Amino acid sequence: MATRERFIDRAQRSGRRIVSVVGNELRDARVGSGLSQAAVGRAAGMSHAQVGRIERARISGVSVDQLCRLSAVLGMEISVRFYPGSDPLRDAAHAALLERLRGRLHPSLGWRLEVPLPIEGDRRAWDALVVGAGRTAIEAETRLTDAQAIARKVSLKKRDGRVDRVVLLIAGTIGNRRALSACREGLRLDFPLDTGEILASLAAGQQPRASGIVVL
DNA sequence: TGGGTGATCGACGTCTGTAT
DNA sequence: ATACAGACGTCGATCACCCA
Repeated sequence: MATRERFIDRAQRSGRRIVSVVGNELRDARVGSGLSQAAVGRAAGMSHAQVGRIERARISGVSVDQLCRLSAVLGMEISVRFYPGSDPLRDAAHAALLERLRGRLHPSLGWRLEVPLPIEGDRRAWDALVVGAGRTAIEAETRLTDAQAIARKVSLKKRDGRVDRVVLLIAGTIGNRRALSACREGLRLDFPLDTGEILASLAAGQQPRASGIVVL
């Protein structure tokens, strides 16, 4: 029987992949610089054997400190950032928010949850997809802390996600409404439509004519 | 073809952190 | 205090590649 992949398994697999990629990049940089493992190891304060292990990803827990030292020796800088994944642990409020929107859809429109972006290796996914005459991606937020940042993230996903339009679905809490009103006009270019027009289109079985923001 | 160089691998010892 | 595991360094053997 097929079992669902655990978060920890996926994270470990991701870790191995990253270590492998970093090792390859270090090797390319070192070879490109004409340096031996021993020379790089001496400069970085580790043995040539350790340099080789890191390059070949033979170390399960290579430290950021070691990577920084190696990259510095090779005249590079290493940068680590966190990005939203495709399958986070969702809370009940998030699911309920999506369900509220789904309840406003005309029966003729299709509804799919957790739709991955159509890019090999890209872990991002749309929270939901409304399928009818075209594809409308739904990105739900229960708590609006930085609307501009969320809008930027969604715009990037729209660029890569091959959808016709995106609806940013925001829970209608007092705090969210206040946060949104402070920056709504700044988001107007990328998300021109508001709640009323979008809900009216979806209830009529039509896709919205453009991207927009729904507060529900 | 032989020597030099670099990379890889395995064995072994040391050090450090953790569990009991 | 002791045992254990993991990370790391050292050493030697081996292999591949380059060059005179």
